[in-house]
Amino acid sequence: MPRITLPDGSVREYDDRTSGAIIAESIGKSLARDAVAIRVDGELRDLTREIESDASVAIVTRDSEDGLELLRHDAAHVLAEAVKELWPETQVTIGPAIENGFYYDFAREEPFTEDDLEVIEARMRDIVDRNESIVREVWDRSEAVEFFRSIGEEYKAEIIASIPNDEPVTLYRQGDFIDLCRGPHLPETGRLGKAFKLTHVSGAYWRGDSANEMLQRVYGTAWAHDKQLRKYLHMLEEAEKRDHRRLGRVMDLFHFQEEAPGAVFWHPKGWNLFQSLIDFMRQQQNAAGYQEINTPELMNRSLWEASGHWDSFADNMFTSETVDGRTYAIKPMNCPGHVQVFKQGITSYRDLPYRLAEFGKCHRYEPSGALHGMMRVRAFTQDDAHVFCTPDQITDESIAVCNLILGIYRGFGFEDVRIKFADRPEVRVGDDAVWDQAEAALLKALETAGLDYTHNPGEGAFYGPKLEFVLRDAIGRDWQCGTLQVDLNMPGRLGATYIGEDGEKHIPVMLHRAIFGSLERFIGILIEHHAGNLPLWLAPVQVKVLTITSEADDFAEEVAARLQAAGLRAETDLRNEKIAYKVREHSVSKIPVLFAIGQREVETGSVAVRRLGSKKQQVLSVDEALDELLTEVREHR
RNA sequence: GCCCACAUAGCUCAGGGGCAGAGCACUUCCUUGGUAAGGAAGAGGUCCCCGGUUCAAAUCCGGGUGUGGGCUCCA
Repeated sequence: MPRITLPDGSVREYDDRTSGAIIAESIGKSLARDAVAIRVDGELRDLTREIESDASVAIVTRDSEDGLELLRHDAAHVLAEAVKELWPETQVTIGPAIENGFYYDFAREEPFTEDDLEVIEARMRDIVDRNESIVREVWDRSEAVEFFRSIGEEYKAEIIASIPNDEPVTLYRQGDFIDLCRGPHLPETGRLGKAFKLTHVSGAYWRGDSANEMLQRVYGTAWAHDKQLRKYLHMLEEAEKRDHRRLGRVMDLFHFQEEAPGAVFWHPKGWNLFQSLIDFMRQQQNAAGYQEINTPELMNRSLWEASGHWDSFADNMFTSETVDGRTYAIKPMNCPGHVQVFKQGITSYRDLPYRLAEFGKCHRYEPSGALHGMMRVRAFTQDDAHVFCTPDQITDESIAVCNLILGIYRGFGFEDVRIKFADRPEVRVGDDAVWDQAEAALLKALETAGLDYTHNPGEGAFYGPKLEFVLRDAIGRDWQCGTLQVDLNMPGRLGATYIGEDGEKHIPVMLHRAIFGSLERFIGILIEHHAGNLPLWLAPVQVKVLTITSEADDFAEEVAARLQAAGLRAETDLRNEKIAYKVREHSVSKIPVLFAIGQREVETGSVAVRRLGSKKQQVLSVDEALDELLTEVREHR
C-alpha cells in the first residue's frame, strides 16, 4: 500500500501496485495524456515502472523542460529504430538529446545523404503511428555485452564496459529494436508525436576524439507540439537573415575571396565601423591607465623559440623563409613583442603596474574546416594588452580588468555576460607550483570582485590559466570574446626583470587581456546581435540625405555639409529616382537615419526625418534634427 | 585535418552531353515623382581550377581549391 505524496502536499494511497501511469490517470485524463515520465523522490523514471514504496512524486509532462528533453531522447531512439529497419547493417552508437533537438551517431560504410533524411523521417512517422510499447529490461552485464556482440553492435558492447559497476545495465525494447539506455523513456512510441524534423547529416568522431574513426551523425529537432516546431523553424530563418556574411554584403562592409581564405577584405564602410570600435576602446583603455604601442608582425624564429610558441603553438603559425636562409614567423600573438618593449624601459618596481596595449594584427593557421565567416578567421586584429606587475598587484589588476571588460560590454548593450575559469591544459610550459600560484591568484580576484563564474577544466592557455568572458546575444547565442590570463612563465623565459624594493632583480607577472578578442569576430557578433541595425554611434553612414526633386539638390548638399561639419557621417542621394525607391534602397542597406528633402522642406528650411524600422516621418528644422542626432551619439559615449 | 553537400553574370538562383538563362543590380534614354522597387532599351560569362571519357563536356568521371553544415580545435 504505497503512500504517494504529490507536489501540492496531498497524499494518495494505492493498492499494492502503482506506477506513474496509474497515478497520472487517477489525477486526471489530460494529465495522463500529457505525462511522459515521473519523478520519484527526485529520480526521473519511466511511467510504467512500478512504485513499490512510499514516495514523493511529480508527474513530468511533455511541456516541462525535463519532459521535452525526454521527448528528444525518444526521438533519437525512434531515429535509430528507423535507420536499423532501413539499413540493418548499420551499427548504432549513441544518441542524446541536445539543445533544441537530438542526434544519433551511426557506424556505417556508406554515408547518409540529405535525401536519406526524408526517407528516414517518413519511417520515423510510421514508427510513431505503430505506437510500439517501449519496455525497460535490466540485464546482467556480461550477458548484455555478449548479446550486443552477437547482433554485431560492437560500439554498444564497448559502452557497457564503461558503465560503472554499481549501475544497472538497462535495455529498452521498442518493436524489434533494442537499445542500451539509461532511460527513462516514454511508455510507447505514439506518445512522441510528430513535432520533429531531421535537419542535417555530418561526420562525428567516435567518443569525440579525432584519433578515432568517423561516424555518421544525423541531427534533428523535436518539440512537444507542432506549433513550437514551426516557431523554431521560423527562428532559424530569422537567424539566417541576420547572418553577418549576408549583411556584410548588403551593407557593403567587407568581402572574402578564394585567394585569402580566412582573411577579410574591408570595404570603406566596414573599415569605418572597425575604426569606430578602436576609437571607443582606445578612449576607454587610455582612461584605465594603458599606453598604446605597436610591435612587428614578423619576428625571427629564435624569439618564438624563447617564448615557447615554437614548441607549443607551431602548428598554428605561418612562417617565412628569406633568401638569406633565415626563418621568421608572422605573429600569432602580441605578447612576446610586448615583453621586448617592457625590457627596453622598465627597471624599477615603482613603474609597475605597466600596462601596454596594441591593436595587433595576428595570423594563425587554422584548420580549413574551422573557418567560418568573420567568426573564425586566420588573420585577425586583437585588442590586446599586457599588464606587467608584481605578484602583490595581480588581484587588484585582475579586478580592474574584469571591471573594464564588463563596462565595455555594457557600452555595446551586452548586459548578460558569464565568466568561465579555465585552468592548466595538458600541453603547457612551467612548473606545477607556478601554475598553482597563478590559478589561485585568478580565483582570488574573482572572489574579491564578487563575480560568479563556472569552471572550465584544462582549457587554459599554454602559458597560464585564464578567465573567459562569454556574452549572450539578442537571439540567445553565447560568444566567448574577452579573456584575462595570468602568466608567470613567459616574462622569465624572455628575460624580463625589474628591480624590487629590496634592491634585487625580480621577474614580473604578466597579465594578458583582450576585450573584443578579435575585432573581426566582434564586428560579426555585433552585426548579428543587431540584425544589421547598428546603433547610431556605430553606423558607418549615419544619415542619408535624399532629394525628392532635383530642385532640392542644393539644399540637400547644404544640409549634408552641416551634418558633416558637426561630426556626423552623412551622404547625399541626389539620383533621379523616386523617393520610395531611395527609401527602400537605403533601408535595405540599414542606414539608421534618412532625411528627405522636397520642395516643402526647401521652402521652410526643414527636413523630413525617417528612422530605420519606422514608417513614420517627422518634419524638423535642420537645427532640431541635428541636435537630436548629436545628443543620441553623445549618450553612447 | 576529418565526414557530407555545394560552386553558372556584381547579387540571388534556374538549367543541363549539341548556340548560356531569369530576376535584381549596372549603363543609356524617358520620367521631377512625397516615404520600402516608375517605364524602355542596352551591356554583362574561363558555367571555380587541372586532367580524363566522348565526334562533342558548363553538364559525366577523377584530382585540386574555396564555401556551407557538423566533428576536432579555437579569438
